[in-house]
Amino acid sequence: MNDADLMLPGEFGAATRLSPKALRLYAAQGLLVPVYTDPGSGYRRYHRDQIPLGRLIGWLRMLDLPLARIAALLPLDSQARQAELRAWLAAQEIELQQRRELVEALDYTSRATTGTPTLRSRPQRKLLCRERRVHIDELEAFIADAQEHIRARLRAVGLSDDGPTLVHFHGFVTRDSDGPVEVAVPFTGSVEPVDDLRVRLSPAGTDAVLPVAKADADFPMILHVYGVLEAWIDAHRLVCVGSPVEVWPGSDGAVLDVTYPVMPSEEG
Amino acid sequence: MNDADLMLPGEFGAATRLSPKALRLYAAQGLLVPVYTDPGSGYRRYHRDQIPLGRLIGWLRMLDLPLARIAALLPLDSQARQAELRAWLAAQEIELQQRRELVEALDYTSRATTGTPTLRSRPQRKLLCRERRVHIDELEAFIADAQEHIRARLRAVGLSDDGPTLVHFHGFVTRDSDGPVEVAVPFTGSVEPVDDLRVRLSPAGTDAVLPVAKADADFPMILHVYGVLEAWIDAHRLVCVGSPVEVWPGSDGAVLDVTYPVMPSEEG
DNA sequence: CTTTGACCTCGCCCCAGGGGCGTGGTCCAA
DNA sequence: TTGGACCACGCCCCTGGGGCGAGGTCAAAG
Repeated sequence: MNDADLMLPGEFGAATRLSPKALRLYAAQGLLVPVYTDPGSGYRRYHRDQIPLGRLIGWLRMLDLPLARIAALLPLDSQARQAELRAWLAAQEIELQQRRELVEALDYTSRATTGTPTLRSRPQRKLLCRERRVHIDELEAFIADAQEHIRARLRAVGLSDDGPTLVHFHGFVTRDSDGPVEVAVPFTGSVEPVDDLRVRLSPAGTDAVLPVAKADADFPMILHVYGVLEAWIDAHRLVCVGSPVEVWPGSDGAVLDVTYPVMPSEEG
Repeated sequence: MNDADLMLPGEFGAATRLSPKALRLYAAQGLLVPVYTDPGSGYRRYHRDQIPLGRLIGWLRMLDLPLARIAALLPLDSQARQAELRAWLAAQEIELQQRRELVEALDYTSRATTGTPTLRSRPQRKLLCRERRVHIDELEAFIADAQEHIRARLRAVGLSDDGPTLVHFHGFVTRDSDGPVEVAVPFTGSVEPVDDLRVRLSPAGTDAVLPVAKADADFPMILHVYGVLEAWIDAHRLVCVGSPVEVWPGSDGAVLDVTYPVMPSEEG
């Protein structure tokens, strides 16, 4: 290793267009480690052969890739790296498309017309439930699977279910936040809890209900449905006393009903 | 103002799906200020009527809009807000398109073929220059304008220019970083500096030169041209001794030449 | 009247990717 | 030997909160 092939961060940075500060960060992260560090002074020396790597990192940073992802990309050959980058671009495209849909959904005038909310009384019922934290892309599969599981269990003990499936959103599920989701089927009779299936009592009460048409049932339009229902609740001087529940299938041929347990506000 | 219309952050957060922590941040930023703050306990009270505003903020945050931009959007009516959002989406689209181009440019096999770098000696010359920091979208206009200005000045004092326009990139100009850019025209004779036009001497030396075809002349493909030239310099055991210069028009019918002042490395 | 539990406050540390600044050490040439 | 250029390190800053811990507040319940 010829000494003339070694460079200090300034020179190396001029060759790669990376600032000394950035170089120190990359060294600390293990992305681009200088070939030699003086134990006394701490001076770092980069080898001329590291220039292409530095340039590649700078290039990938221009794409706003996080350093961790860059680190995962570096060991790949250029074919595989290119494929990863294209996949990442495709993901960005999907995200942008979702943002477009969010903006469209935000526009009240362009939304599909949802029905009018109503109040509906809810009897005390026993529910057989499964609960889990899910991310938004697992939500549909989780609901279908849990529902099937629960109904199979009810059949196995000779009971019939007692109404449509309820999906409780204890936390909100959006693109970037998961939340505890509980799939429940009401039944009459007696069942022992088994595995991760729980039995619990749902108290009687009143729900604010809004049937949702198919066109509004998907994220992000569904958020707007929640908005309409919540606005209606507020406008009628009611207060939400629990988390929202989706009822599948909904009333009057709707694919689902969105419901909130409500009570009259103190001031009525 | 009825007391029953006032809520603590927990309740207000449940109605708007904003965390108490986020609410405190929005209050501190002035986005969503509680109607009343107890001077003793610091307890904040939100009014029921603030719920729609809170929901709107949450919605806009789902789009990943920065709080500062949200603050600017809130006073607008929904028409104007929607227009701003669409404009912002369009900007995102452009950014994504640029990323696509960056990825394509990164792919060596798909690039347009550039010529082969050569060495060219550069005589000592006098330059009439204008320098400024420019962002990438002002670059083209700045070059055209400065060039015209400089040549007009040379004509005004009865001198003829002495070669193509030189654009010195003292700092690198990318999408998100401006850099000092110097537009210079070589001339023979004597000119006094005027306004922001400076006269300086460019020393003799050697340049590594790469002619650039029209297809490669735009950002981000031009970055790849720089990459090729820099790699060639490294491979020939040369070192860059200054910042790059673009020569408009280039040699052999190229729209421009990219050049770097170079010297033989010590070890030769 | 006091306890309990839920809710609230504020403050600090953390995430990414550095920029900017200040202090002090290093290296090379004149 | 003394500049001047370069370097390392550490601290504070930006965004948008999450998480945690110490301690204050408030209501209902004992």
